[in-house]
Amino acid sequence: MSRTEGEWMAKNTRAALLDAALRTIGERGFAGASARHIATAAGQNQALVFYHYGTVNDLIAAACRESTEQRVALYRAEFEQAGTLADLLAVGRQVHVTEHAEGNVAVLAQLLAGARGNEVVAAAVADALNLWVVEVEKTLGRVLADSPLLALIDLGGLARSISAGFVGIELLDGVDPDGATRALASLEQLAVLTETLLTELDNLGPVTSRLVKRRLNALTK
Amino acid sequence: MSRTEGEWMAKNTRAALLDAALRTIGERGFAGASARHIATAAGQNQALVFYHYGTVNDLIAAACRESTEQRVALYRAEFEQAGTLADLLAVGRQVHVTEHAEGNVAVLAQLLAGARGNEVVAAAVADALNLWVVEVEKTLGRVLADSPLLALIDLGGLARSISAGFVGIELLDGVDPDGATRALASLEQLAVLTETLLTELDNLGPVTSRLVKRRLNALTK
DNA sequence: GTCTATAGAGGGATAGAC
DNA sequence: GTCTATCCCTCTATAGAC
Repeated sequence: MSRTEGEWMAKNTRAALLDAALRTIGERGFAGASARHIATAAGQNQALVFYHYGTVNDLIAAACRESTEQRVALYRAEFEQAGTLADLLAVGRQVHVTEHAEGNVAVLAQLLAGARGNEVVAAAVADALNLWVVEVEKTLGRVLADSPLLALIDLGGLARSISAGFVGIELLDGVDPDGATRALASLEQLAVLTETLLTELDNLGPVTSRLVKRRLNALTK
Repeated sequence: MSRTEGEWMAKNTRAALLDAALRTIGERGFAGASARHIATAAGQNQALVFYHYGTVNDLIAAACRESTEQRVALYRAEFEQAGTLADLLAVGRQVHVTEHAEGNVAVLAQLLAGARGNEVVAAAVADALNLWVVEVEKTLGRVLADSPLLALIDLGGLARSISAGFVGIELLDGVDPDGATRALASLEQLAVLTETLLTELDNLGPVTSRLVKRRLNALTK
């Protein structure tokens, strides 16, 4: 076996383990993601987990980072093309539908819960979540550049609320699927409603609009 | 030892185990809540977990139900006294501050994550979550009885979003405390903003106000 | 009801052959 | 790099003494 061939196989093994780690977490939960189960899902020998990644936690952390980078990169162009709040809402919808269907939101929820008292995983999942937050925050800042909202709400906080909200609803989905569907639908309604109110504010005529905006600004004091 | 005395001790043991189960989940996460750790935290013998509750899962499920019933009962009067959206917001704030400080939100998050592939726990945590949702939904319905929002948003869905949102932010808190604080603050801002917009809508004068409401209603078609 | 002891399964991690 | 075999630990659950 040539040196190149050996390297290629090792790369394949490592990739298979990364992939299987997340798949296993999705199927069996964080607690069920043992080295044995992951290796079996990857079609690999259990000892290779430790040879390539040292510990199970390190494998899971690496899988979390690698996967999130890829998934976020997949949507980065769409985030950047969003010019209005409605556009961002549409991208958000698409991201959630796809990532939910792929099981990635459920995996993220399991990682967040499993991170309790697990520093290696906690650091990885914090970074991963931040990749999503940065995209949402950047886009929010752009589409709301002319909005009075900008002065009233911490967009970084809002971006984190949105991400955390999806995670929470995913966990609800695990114990009450109908409830989760209703929760998601109500947020859709709320988002559209807010967007409409903001638009209407600009259509009310300058006097009324300025009056409302002044009262909103009074909130921050 | 009299019969009464024996019963009293057994009740104490059972209560100690229930309490320790949730404390252990809070301190060590769902995966760390083994019969041994729980029993030690309760100052009891490990075998008593199985004598009194059969399995660890059944103990955890019982603890989840019992604790949630008590906690929700603690706030029921305050929910019922809330007459405006601002009142509800104030109660919600108080509930979150207290329950977060007691660690109960973190425990709920761990239970939700641990419920994956665990039917006994899943059923218990679904019921527990529902106790909170029912209170919020009832109160929302009452304080929004005269609001145009009632026709535009599924209040049951909204109540579930709020509960799920707190859970998500609690998980974020585990890996990024500053981010969680910002997320929570931004939701506060958003809630106050929405409440203000709804109030302003009524203060705009009847013509403008009716115009906006008509446009909002058009959303539902 | 409570205790000790232990069976039996599964998990992390390593040694050493190939 | 990969495999088998194995050590040692923790876990659930039960048996049986008290």
